[in-house]
Amino acid sequence: MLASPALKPRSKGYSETLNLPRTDFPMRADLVRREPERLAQWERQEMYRQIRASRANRPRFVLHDGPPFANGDVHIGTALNKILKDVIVKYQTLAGQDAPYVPGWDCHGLPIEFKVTQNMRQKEEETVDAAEIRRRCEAYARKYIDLQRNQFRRLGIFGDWDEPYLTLNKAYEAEELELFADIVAKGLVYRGKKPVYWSIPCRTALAEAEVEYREHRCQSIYVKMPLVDSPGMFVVIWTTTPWTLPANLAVAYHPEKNYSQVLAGEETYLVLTSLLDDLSETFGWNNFEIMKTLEGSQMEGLTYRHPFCERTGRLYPAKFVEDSAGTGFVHIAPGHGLEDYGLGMEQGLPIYSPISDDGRLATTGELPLEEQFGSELAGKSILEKAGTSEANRAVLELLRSRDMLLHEASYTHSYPHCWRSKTPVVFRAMDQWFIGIDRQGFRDRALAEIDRVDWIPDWGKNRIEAAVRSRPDWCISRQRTWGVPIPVFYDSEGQPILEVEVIRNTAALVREQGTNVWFEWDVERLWRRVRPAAWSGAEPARKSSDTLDVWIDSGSSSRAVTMRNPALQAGRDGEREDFVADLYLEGSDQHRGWFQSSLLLSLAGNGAAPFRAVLTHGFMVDGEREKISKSGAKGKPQTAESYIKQYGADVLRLWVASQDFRNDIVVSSDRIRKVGETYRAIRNALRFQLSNLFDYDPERDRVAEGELSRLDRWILGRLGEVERAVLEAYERYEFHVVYQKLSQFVTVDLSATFHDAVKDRLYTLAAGDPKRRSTQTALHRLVSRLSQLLSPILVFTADETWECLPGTRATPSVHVSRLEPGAFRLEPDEERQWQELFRLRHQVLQRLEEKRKAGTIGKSTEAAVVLRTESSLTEALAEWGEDLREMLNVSLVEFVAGDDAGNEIELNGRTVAVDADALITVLPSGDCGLSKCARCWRWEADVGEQEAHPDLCSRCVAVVTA
RNA sequence: GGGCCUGUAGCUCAGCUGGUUAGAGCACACGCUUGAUAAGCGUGGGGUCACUGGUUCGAACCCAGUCAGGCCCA
Repeated sequence: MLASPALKPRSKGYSETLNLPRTDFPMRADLVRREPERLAQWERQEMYRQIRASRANRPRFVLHDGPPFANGDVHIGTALNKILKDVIVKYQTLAGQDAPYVPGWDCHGLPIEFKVTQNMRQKEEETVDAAEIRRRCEAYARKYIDLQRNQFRRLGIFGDWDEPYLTLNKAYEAEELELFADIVAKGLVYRGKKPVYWSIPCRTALAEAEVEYREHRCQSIYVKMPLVDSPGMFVVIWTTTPWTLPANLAVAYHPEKNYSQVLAGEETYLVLTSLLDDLSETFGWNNFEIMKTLEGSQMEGLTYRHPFCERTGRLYPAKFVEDSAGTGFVHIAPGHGLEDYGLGMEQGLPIYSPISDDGRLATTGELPLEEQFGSELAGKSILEKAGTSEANRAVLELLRSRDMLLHEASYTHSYPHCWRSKTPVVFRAMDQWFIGIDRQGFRDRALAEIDRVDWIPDWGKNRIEAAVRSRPDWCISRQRTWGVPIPVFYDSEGQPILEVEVIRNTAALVREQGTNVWFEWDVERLWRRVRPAAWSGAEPARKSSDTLDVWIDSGSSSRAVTMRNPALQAGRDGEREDFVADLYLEGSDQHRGWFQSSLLLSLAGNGAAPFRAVLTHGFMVDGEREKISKSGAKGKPQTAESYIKQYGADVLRLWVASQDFRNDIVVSSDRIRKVGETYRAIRNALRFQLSNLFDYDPERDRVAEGELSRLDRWILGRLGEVERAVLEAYERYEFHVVYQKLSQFVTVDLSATFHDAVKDRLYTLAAGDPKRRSTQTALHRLVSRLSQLLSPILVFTADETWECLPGTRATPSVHVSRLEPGAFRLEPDEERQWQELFRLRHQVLQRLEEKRKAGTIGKSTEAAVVLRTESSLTEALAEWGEDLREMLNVSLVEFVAGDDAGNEIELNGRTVAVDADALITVLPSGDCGLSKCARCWRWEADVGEQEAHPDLCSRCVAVVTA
């Protein structure tokens, strides 16, 4: 049956007569090694400049970059953010827009200052002056900017890397101060005393964003407050911060809840009725008697003696008093808590905060000295070590000695901690600068602006709205060194000099010299320079040492960057407000961060939001869908670089694109590796297409659209559908849809179907055969279009593909190319026939597989297929001839009428049995009078008809002898 | 504790305003091929749509609650 090896025709000779694929486009991408080479090439070509030039006078699309903090390696989450931005910028460019990208860095702030001062402490350097600390901070920031810039570039992100915006640039700082002056001029800035989060080790007030909640074990105490007019009777308060008791000025009760007067032992106590059971157990009251029940309102006007200071306080009603914990009476220290502060302001109490900057108890001028605490407490530190502090111990000691401590226990709860020093923060009233959110209807105007912006996803609007609605006044001063100074002076009375003209003059000075001048020059010199010409107010005695909140820095970027950088200015449309960007794109945490600070500052300065649309992405979680910590406590830190070194930037970018980034994003090496499989599938398909275009010159060989073969029309029709879906997905920022559509098109339509069907004609027909050229025309269109559609994501591979395209191209890089609209569409009739074909094809493939399992055939060309026509559609397919044979990839397709009763038919002079019941009969090719052609490997009836070529079919003979 | 959001095959995603046995691709298994070959093709198995109730003739889709997770607050 089988020919012996000696007789087997030598196919080697014929393969040289075939148009076998060839290409320089390697199968193995070797991205890790080769991407940097392409990067260097782009560098030489000044690709970003070229792209911008190619889009001169086109409508602009401005994506304004949110500045990452200039500290550490690029985290995988930051890489995701930048990649998403780059995909958008590249897509907009592809669509023909001028889409500039100016990256930025946030340079000031506590983390850098903390590192720098920590280093100095470790080296036991003597106290260095502020200007020197700032110089070191700048050096530190610049070091990481360089580091991160290289890492971002390595990701294939195009942008103005030579001139990024830095919040430490002189011009930036000057604009920021100008904006500050505007806000001051509008009367939004005021000075006030307010409890702020205070970090003792860092000696600074902290922003809301700078505290993190952690479980904290503290001392929970119940304290007796003796009532003045009722000897032996006490209200009982509960606190977890004993050190705030010296600052106690009042006690709050709930006006609408009931209280019980309880006799236990010798003494009488007042507590909330609903908590009595719990409390009696806690206090170990075995025998107690409820004397009577009081309504909350009956507490009004009661006064108590401070448990250890020589003063009295009053009881006040407050709705915030809880009935689920505590005693129903709340210890109020207006200088040490937000609710306490609110009540204190309402009742006209002093905002008393007897704490020094270094966290020690210290008397103040707020109360007469004799009413304050004594020497037992003075100077005691409140900084906790191992769950307690000097001050807490001293307060407890004092309470015990006066028999005012009812009960003591330890208690664990979630408590704010300093994000850097990880120590519990304290609430402390201080003089600070604020932006009054409710001044001049500012909050309402902000809410109105929020309504005008397009928030994507739409629930983002709920978030920022809630954040703006509920936010307190913005504390904008920091007692830090590494930041933009607040240009304020103080006179000899300590009264602040906050003057718009002074601020503007300072801004002008900063534009020349940078902000370090504020720290380097003494008061006299500074004042000489910035003093308003017609100054008649008090002369300054000292300059402010406060800096602006870093959220003012980054939040000023629409003013300092979008509005000032000519590259980001309005395009031809001229309707764009010069400070409004088309898009901001950051993680969803920025609803309370940068989006909000940018919105508020732009509104204050320019009267409108700085963005038209705001897109947010979720956060990275690990394989168990739990958050991954930036410090890498749970394994090694997740740096972008570690993934690039393993997979290359294109695979990482493809992975980013594959994720629905609006939700949490699960990152694991394994998942990225899996996306690498998809990458290979795409790459191989591109390679197949390129390799079959080795002898194709589009100018010479292109086949007109109307002359394309049926298969080619079909695949271009599919390409058109996919292209429309892909472009729509890009427009909607749904890159995972782009990924799905393109990867499935590549695997299903191209690799498994089209490429497979078209091999025979590509390889075996004469090079210039119109049918072959038709398919090459389709392949050329496919590969160039795919290269473009992929280019926002696979930046390196798409460009490499573009380079390998035959023929001269208008543009040297896919990234400069423009996607011309105009996708091919099939006629409805044609479309229906194709649907029918695929239905039929699937059934045929199932039958073939059965035969294969039975060992009757191997590859499908070893089979012939007999089909019964069952409908007009199948009949239409009968007209397809060679096209149908190629799509089924069998050696022969024969149709018999559906009602043909016979179950035997003639094929090439052989009688073969046809399954009477089935629509499809599969037969081995050899049984149907066919033999295998040594050149094209198809089974044909006419093999050997030409004597000169006994092992060839006549089709091949014609090609070989041509 | 509050606000916002998420939970569909091992993985990544579809599933339109509730309507026949929940769909793709990848991965997996088993074959085929060796002229895309550190490739390619075929067939196949795999989901009580987080869980529990409810509304409805009918729910992955609507409602309530629970659980798990995320972001932001307290």
